[in-house]
Amino acid sequence: MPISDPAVSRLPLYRAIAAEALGRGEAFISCTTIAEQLNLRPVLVRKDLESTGISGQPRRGFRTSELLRSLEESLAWGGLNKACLIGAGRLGSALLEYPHFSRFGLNLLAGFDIDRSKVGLTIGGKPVYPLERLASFARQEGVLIAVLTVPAEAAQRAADLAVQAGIRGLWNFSEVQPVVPSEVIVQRVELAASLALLSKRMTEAFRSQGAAPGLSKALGEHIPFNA
Amino acid sequence: MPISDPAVSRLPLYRAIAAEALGRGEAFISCTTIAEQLNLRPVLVRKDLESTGISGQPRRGFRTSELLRSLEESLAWGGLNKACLIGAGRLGSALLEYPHFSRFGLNLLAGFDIDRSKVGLTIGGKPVYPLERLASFARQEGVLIAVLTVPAEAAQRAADLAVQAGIRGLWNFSEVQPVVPSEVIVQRVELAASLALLSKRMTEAFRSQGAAPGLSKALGEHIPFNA
DNA sequence: ACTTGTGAACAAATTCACAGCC
DNA sequence: GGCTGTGAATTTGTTCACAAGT
Repeated sequence: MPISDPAVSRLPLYRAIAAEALGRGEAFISCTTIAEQLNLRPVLVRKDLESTGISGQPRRGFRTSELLRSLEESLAWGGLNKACLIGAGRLGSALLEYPHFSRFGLNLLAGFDIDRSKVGLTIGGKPVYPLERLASFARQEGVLIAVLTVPAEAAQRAADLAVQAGIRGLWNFSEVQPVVPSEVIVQRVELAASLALLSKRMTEAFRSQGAAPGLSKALGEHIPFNA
Repeated sequence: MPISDPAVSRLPLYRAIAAEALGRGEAFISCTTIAEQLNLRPVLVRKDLESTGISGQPRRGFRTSELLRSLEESLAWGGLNKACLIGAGRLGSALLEYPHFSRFGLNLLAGFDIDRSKVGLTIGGKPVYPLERLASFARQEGVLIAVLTVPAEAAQRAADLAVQAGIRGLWNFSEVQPVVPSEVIVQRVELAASLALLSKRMTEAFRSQGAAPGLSKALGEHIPFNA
């Protein structure tokens, strides 16, 4: 069953709602109620769930526990994927401390850093090792995914090391798009895109209310640009 | 000039490439070279830039400095938007420390937290205030955007406070979708969606190489699921 | 030759409309 | 009545094909 990229992006949202519903003890949940909470059309949710293969019961909806299980299975694509994190700075630490990646199929095992002051720490229950140990660790554990949370300057070098370590997928939080062999997948986390969309949606909202374009201008002031 | 959401999402990528090109002293840059670095079709880049209103010169391309300026102007939609951050934990601190939000039109002024041990700190040059001061600060400064980096349990309460403080846009890093009045825009940062796409793309890549589905299985092992 | 610029063709994603079920 | 399920229609986004400029 083919599933589109937009649909895949929405699965985690459905998962969160199913988990919440299950926590409230709701045995069944319908596409309509899921859609309501996300401001989506019910039929879109239906189509998305259909393409994951799960099926519901007419009149009742989807069995919540089954839906949750199916969604998490879909997100992991067959198994928990081992990963390590490169760059244990503030952002990297925040990710190491996040305890629920397993819900999305990610099994974050350890952090790596060149900074000796970070090496030896345990963050979120995960050890931080020196970067030189990445290759041996990754190969021994069969790690295929690396989370890249290094400064822009270090991104290419870190990516190179990851590739040498046998990594096949990079979850890239840095701003640079590292050059990698074609068989390695780089998925960039697009914070700026999200911010740009917020900006656009706010501007549209203000415009439709008759306010002048420019968010700051809506309050009658303007902050000039600095490159 | 109308511009689509996907196009808006790509503008930050173009901005980054234009900035890099300018740093290398390249006076002109073409859609073709931009597209190459992003694995996009040149005509898509052309259409996107067209919809921002910027125009180039046949045979030469776009004047790099002008392109950069135009893109940053487009991203800010008319002015730098004042923002404050709620929740100065590890993720919040990482964002406070990030010095380049102004490139995307965001003017992050201060952090707020209920944790008294964080109040009074200066992170990334920005002060951390007690949460009670959010309303007076936001109204006095004309802050319209709040960055939400609090734990899931605190998200709704933080969102409520933000709304009371006159905030009109929430950049939401938490996992919960807070309920807000319809005039307030909530833009969620979808880390899980990005991760799901990485998973999907890796699985597809393995499959096309003839490997079994499931990333871990590609190495001949399988880690069972835990809800 | 190589670019921007653009209307037309195409593909993808979403929504509509309705059938089937409990 | 309210849900799932699904083919068809519509909308949206992307790509093609080609005109025009330097």
